Amino acid sequence: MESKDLRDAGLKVTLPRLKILKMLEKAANRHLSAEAIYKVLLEEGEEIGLATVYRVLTQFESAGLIKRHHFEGGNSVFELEQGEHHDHILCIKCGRVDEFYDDLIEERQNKVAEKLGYKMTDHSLYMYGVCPACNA
Amino acid sequence: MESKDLRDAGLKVTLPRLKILKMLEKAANRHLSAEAIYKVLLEEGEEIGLATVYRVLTQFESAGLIKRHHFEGGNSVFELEQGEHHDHILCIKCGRVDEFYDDLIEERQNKVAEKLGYKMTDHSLYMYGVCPACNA
DNA sequence: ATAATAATGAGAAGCGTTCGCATATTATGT
DNA sequence: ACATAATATGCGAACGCTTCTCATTATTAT
Repeated sequence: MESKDLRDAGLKVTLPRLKILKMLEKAANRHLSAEAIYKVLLEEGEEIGLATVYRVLTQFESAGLIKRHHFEGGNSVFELEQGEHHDHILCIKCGRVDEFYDDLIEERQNKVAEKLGYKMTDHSLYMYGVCPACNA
Repeated sequence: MESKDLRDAGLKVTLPRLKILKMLEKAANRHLSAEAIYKVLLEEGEEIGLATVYRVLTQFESAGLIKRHHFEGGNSVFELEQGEHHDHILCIKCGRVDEFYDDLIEERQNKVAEKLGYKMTDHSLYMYGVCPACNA
């Protein structure tokens, strides 16, 4: 039940927020831009402003409900936060996005940060290439 | 001699290009934004337009002379391409940028791409944290 | 229900970046 | 060196994404 998620996050339960949260939960594509969310809501006949979509997404991010990514050369995309951290690999031809997690990479990142004396707060690894389908 | 670098890259030798290339070679900070380059050139009394700086940087990038990075939340920065690939770790307090290279991380990235069937063309790893100086 | 509080939609504004065009600079052939 | 063709420049306007402003509307606490 989405209302509870919003209340737990300390956010008022409003129609735009419910709509956006639901869309992020049900989307076939896990990585949506603000623009994309806005367009779909319009098509579904909702009365919503683009500014609201951006505001709500930023609030969701602060509340830890979603994660924002800046993929190369594009705008920001958002995905539901569902527990475990993962990295991304993107197809430069068709835009497909795959997710992966590699223990060893994570471990080495921590080691590197430690060696350089940094207290790490965040990290992002994006890989770009041509996906299997686009190679054929 | 910078003129040769430009000619080798198939670019006409012009004053703006020479000035920008020299700045990238001599800058204390290896990572410069277009705006930063523009401002310094203005201060040095050069007659140059911001559009030219952007154009030239894009050309340099295409020619493989420099590399463009999109650090989180900021604008693009450029650094001279000097052979070996490396990754970056940034201080979120003071903006300091450190570079590192980790064989194992590179190797695992290739393995992951291979396993997912991608022909990798590029990858970027950025880490964010608080540097030693800002911890004190 | 009502009042107090916060969220919304619409459009304007912001920022970094790119474009269009008339002018100036560079490279080329003589 | 010189004229010519080709290309690059500076300027300001325009762009795309994102954030802000503010009057209106919805939500929550009383």
